[in-house]
Amino acid sequence: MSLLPTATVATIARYVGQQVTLAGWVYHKTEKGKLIFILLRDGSGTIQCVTFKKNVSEATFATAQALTQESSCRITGSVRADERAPGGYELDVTEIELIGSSHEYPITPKEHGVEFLMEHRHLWVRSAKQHAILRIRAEVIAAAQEWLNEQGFVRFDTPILTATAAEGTTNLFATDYFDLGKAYLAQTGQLYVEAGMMAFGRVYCFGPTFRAEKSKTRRHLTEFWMIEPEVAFADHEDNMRLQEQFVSAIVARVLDRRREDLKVLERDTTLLEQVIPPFPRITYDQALELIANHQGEVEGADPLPWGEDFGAPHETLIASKFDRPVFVERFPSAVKAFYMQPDPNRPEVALCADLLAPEGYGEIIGGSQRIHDLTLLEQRIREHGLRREDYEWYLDLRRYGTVPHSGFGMGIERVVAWITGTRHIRETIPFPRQLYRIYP
RNA sequence: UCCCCAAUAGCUCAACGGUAGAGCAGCUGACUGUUAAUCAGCGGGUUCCUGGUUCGAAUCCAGGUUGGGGAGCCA
Repeated sequence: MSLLPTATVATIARYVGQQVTLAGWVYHKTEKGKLIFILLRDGSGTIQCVTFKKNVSEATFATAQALTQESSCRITGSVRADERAPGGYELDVTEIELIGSSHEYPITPKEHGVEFLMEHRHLWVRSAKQHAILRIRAEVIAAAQEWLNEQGFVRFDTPILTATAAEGTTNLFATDYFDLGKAYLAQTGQLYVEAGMMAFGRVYCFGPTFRAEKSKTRRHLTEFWMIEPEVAFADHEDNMRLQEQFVSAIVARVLDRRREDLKVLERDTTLLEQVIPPFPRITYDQALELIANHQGEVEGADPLPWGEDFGAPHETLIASKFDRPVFVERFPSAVKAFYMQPDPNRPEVALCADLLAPEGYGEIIGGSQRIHDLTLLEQRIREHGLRREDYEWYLDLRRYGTVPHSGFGMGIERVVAWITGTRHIRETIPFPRQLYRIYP
């Protein structure tokens, strides 16, 4: 016997006047004597189920009375449009079957603190706002992959266990790898995806990446998901054009398909509607000037000497001057990764760009044109103090049919935080991994 | 690693040197249109830990633990 429902809340409008069976969990219940309102949550939405004592058996009414928050049940009744009901439709209940009881569900309709909610993350994901955020996360991921697929990109999965640090600088999680010594959890798929690019022309990798940085801010996780496209024969300008089209397409799809979720989150969508190409671009040098000219506007955004990288307050200040995501391009090579192509007219800066989200959500993309010349790449590996033997395979990519190429990495959680207006990144992934949290 | 803040009932908080309290949640009862219903009643405490000051400490002091916010680093 199947327990599957005959309808879902999301599609309930089709069933007006019909008898259906829904299956889900009790989100909320109000008793008024011989009348009981059950707000049923089935994953696709919530609907009010009205139980009148005279319409149901004694057993069903007793079941309705016994239902508690998050009890699971199957409810049968007829669908009716009613303007008094939240959502516009409600179910006139004829039968209720309790599946799983729920005693003293910890997350009540009242307020809770961050620590408590994080300890109960496995239950918190049932709550309306968390549900909306995670649905939009799923939409962002689907939109990103489908858009790239339509543009002729091939998904090319890169390893999570790696032998060396791809970028050499940040801290890595280490684990024992049999007789081969230490393995490290990947902090990027970048180097491997370049091998794929040489095979397929346009590729991307998508998966979790790991950074053992002791960062304790609302923009950081130790495990986060990144999508990294890489394109052969593409230069720095092509790269930025691709990024602005990519980001705009994702935002447009969320606005198109997840407007109800944005409403649940009370997200002001007017700024999102403006996210259309081209995005403003400023150089690192112009950004320094901007910072100097707006001294004191953002705490901590003090003027910097040429050659210093921005801090979070500087990014917030820069982004606040634009109504769309803004590219900051051509950073000093010294503060960027070893594989970035120098500007031919000005070798001390790299052909790279960071894309800063509006409203203080920080850097959502980092990208660059890559060095395609073997000799220059060898020199950079030396200058960065990296072990050449670890990069022989990567150097091979420059030995056998090298081409100018570019790519970028977009952090899914930061994009979701920005689109949903979620202040802290920990709510944009089902189970966040942070410096002081690995449970649940 | 550094700086700042917090910890009291299941949850959110109050009491700020003198008998530890409220709302919500739970339980009992009333109610045919509730949206975090309302009303009446009941149960619920190692005040994070260790030490100190004091006639007396949830309250003041020291150290620790746990958590939160931020910096650096980064997506």
